[in-house]
Amino acid sequence: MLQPIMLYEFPRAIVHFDGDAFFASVEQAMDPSLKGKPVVTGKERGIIACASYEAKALGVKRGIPLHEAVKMCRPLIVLPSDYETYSLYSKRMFDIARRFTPMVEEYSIDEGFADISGLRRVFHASYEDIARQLQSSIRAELDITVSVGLSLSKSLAKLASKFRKPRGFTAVAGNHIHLFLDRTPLEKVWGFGPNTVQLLTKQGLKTAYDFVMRPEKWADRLMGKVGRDLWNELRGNAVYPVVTEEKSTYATVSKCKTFTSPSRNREYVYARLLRNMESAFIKLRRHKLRARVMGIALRYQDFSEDAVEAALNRPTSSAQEAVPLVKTLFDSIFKDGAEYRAVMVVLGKLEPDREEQFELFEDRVRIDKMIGASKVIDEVNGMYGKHKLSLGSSLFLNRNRKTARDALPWRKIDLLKGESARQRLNLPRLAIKV
DNA sequence: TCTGGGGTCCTAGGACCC
DNA sequence: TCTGGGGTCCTAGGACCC
Repeated sequence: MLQPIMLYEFPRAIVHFDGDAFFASVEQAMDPSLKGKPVVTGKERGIIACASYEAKALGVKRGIPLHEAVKMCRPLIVLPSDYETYSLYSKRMFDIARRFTPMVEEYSIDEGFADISGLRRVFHASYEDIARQLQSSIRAELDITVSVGLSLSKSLAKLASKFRKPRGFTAVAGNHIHLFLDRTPLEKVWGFGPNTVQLLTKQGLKTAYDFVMRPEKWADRLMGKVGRDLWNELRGNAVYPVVTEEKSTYATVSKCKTFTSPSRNREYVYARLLRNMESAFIKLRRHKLRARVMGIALRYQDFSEDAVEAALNRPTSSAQEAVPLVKTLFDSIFKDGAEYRAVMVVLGKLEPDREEQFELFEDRVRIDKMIGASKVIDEVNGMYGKHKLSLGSSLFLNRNRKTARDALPWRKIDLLKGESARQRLNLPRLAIKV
């Protein structure tokens, strides 16, 4: 016998909208000839980033290798991911939501929350009708579909939007929460990962309803703050706020890359690490940030990893400046004979990269050169492709390539103050040796 | 989901300071 | 010197999310 949890329908009204196969849908919206066909994105990585519902129906899922997907589904249309365009659609989707209320949270590129509490009078409509209008506006204007959930808290709204997909609409009013949670297995709950589900299962729980019927104190003892918050959220007592501020800056920037085949080769692993570091710094500069600390991790075949972290001499956005540190970190954890499958670089303690503040006794000339070098690297790579211009030591990676063009020797260049990238463009393959 | 890549938040415990 | 109580900051690591 289920016990009601709440009597009121909507003391608060939170909407969660979630793009249906977002990347693939955007591709289909831009090229209507793709509609109704199995489309996937992720060509550039060889792994499915997103599959259209037509492709999903044939068993194609996120994360599986392309060649496998092609086997499952013969006329599969494979496209490279076009994040610029997806971001544009994303922005327009949130703009539409903001026409209903300014209380909109951009949770990720393809999903968001809107707090429409108290807007029934304004729209002369029920909360359901308002949420449905939001859903149909997105469809009408962008030609993509979203699934929508409406309930009393973010956690409930998110569960609701997942309840029926694609193009689903699910409203869970307060007086129906108990019925809904009873049909919700633990692992569906936003915030219950594999570990928590295991823990709760051991306690004899099966559904979200079982969870909320335990006392709050019990959830708190077992899981601390997360448990307490989720307990309240699931009972329709909103504790997670809808966050309207745009997420302006990152806390960390990282770059991780699995090798095509595992390696024991010290030089190779180091070269991959260096290349990852460059990628991380490129991203850092794109966001006009600089880092105070850098960490690296080397992942072994069994997925365990060794990691170290250290402060940079001064906050920087220059990969060249970080080379000595990355070398030290690498030497401190690399084990001869061990087989590695991936390397990772994490830049942390990020801050805005405004006017550089120089401390006394710093080598101004050298620092200027490094900043200049970074600018040139970004410019050249912007025109010729990532890593065309890179640190000397990571060129080890190109030595194994077969083509004659790639076998060209790299050249050491010194950059002069004020020198532009274009003046250098006629050089074959550049490297900056530090 | 035997494992791709990029993130965030929370907590426990140590260092250090009155 | 081992004795009180209390606070802050930082770090490592776990867990989870898209």
